[in-house]
Amino acid sequence: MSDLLERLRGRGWRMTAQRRVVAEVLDGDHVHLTADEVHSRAVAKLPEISRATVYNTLGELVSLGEVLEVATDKRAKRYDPNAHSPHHHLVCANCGQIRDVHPSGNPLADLPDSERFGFTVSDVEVTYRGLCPNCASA
Amino acid sequence: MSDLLERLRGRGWRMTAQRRVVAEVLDGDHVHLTADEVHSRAVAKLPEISRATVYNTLGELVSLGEVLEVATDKRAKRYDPNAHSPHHHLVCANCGQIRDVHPSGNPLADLPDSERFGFTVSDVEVTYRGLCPNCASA
DNA sequence: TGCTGGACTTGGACTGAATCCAACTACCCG
DNA sequence: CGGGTAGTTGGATTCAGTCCAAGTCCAGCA
Repeated sequence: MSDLLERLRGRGWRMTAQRRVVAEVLDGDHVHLTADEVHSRAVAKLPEISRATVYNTLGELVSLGEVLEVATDKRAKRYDPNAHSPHHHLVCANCGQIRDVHPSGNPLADLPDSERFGFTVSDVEVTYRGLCPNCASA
Repeated sequence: MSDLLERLRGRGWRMTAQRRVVAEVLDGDHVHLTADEVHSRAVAKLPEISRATVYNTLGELVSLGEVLEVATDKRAKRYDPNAHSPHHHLVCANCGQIRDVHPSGNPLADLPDSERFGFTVSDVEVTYRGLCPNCASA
């Protein structure tokens, strides 16, 4: 939980109230929040925090690999605090909710060299789409 | 090629000059264009076509399943005319270029029921990320 | 403990993508 | 060929995200 804060301090971060709040919000629920949702939850704890700061902090967390950016095709990017256990996503095509899933195979291994076009492939991202029980029955 | 136009007519579309032009643009090169690129190519063939119409038409093509929407995490959505042969995407993290790839496994099969949370899963989308030869050497 | 340099934050303006909407146009059926 | 209606227009609007110059305040050092 606050090992996140530890890790950040260890990386030479200045620990400011704003950064702490953003980290807390992400650590809180394990849902996939949009930047704006992160912002409004952060505002609840620290009213003066600005949107720009939330974006900055999220960007920094992402480039430190502490948080994952998830771009489903919905409007806004979502942020996934669960960056340390590899997993993929199942998203509802209707309401946009996201769940973490852990499929069995390793898709990276399924991409033969002949299909790599000289790219250095470093990462795969798998998104399953469908309808959640709620939207399916509606 | 113009079986696309045929199919559309068959689905009860009014065939207008604008729609024809958008369909032609997509059918032309097999690259992954952004909506704006589609628009500017369309303008070259039919100067009065408006952005709104391009968006409308693309949206309709997508919901008919004739064209795929690809949301990498870059700025704009891209449209993939190659909707009838299942394939996945390899995207360069630096310059954003996209290539179609055909991995061997079937990731849908890799998702056990216990990981489906009651969703009716209808589709998988796999995105490989890395650097293209060009960006890797830079 | 108190100072100070530079990392952080602020908020408002700005950009780029996409959507909305009300007036207009033109396809297609009879 | 005339009318009803699907389709189009373009300008305004929304929405996510970025930029920037000015101000703030953290951390390391004396």
